[in-house]
Amino acid sequence: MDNYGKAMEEVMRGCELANQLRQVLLKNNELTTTSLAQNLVNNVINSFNSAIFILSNDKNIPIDQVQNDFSSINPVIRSIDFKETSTTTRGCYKRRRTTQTWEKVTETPTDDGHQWRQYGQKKIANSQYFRTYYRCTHKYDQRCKTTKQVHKIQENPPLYKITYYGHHTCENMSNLPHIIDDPNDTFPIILLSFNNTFSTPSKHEGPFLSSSHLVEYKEEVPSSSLEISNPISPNPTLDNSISRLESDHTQWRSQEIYGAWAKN
DNA sequence: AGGATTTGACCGCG
DNA sequence: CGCGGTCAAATCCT
Repeated sequence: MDNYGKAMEEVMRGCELANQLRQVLLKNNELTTTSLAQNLVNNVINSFNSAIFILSNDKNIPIDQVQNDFSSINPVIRSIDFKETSTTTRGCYKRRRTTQTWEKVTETPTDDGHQWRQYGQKKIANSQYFRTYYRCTHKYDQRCKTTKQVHKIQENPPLYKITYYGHHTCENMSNLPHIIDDPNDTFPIILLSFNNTFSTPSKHEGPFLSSSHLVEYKEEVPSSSLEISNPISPNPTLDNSISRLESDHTQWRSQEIYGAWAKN
């Protein structure tokens, strides 16, 4: 069996075990324990889904092969949307559904603790400045659908309105399970961290505490436990407070502010 | 070479 | 039909 086959076998086995664990947890009567454990299980399954997604993106592996290999495994795996990896015709996309948004106005748009990648810039009617569009760097590897828009609204002092769309469903690599590569073992050992991942969000994190798995699997988690495990209380209304962030402006520039569209 | 940015094209919606 | 949001090829950068 080649490495791809071995990797798939391992992912399949792990996913099956996670599903079995979830079934056990569903029979647990203690609501809080169940919800926390449930979310951990969902995180595990999410990781497997991501691994499969990455595998499917491997150029050496035909997408239909991956689809066939995984389609018979279990409902979670089957829920992967393989269409996301297939090529689409230019300009063919689904418009974003209405999601929660947050706005802030800042003099110094800065690093907000997440990695962004610019995907567009546009001149907006009735505005002399460009609006730039960013999506989460982990849009594809972790299927994080968060986007943000940065729109300069005045010069002297330069003021930017930043609009965030949706919650981050990605995690920093430092927060992902540790992978120990044991040369004596065929496969790396994945150590799952069972720390409480639902601690109070820091101020720096703002609206971006990862609630992803709760969102993705919310139909499987009791609403009461959602309240317990999700400490976010996002304010969907405008938060137009001007935040003056002592930031590394150089870093911001190099990361996010670039040229302009010729047209529009 | 691979990831990030630029920017013209394209699409959905009002 | 125009505007705004997104895509994706070309280009740039490290």
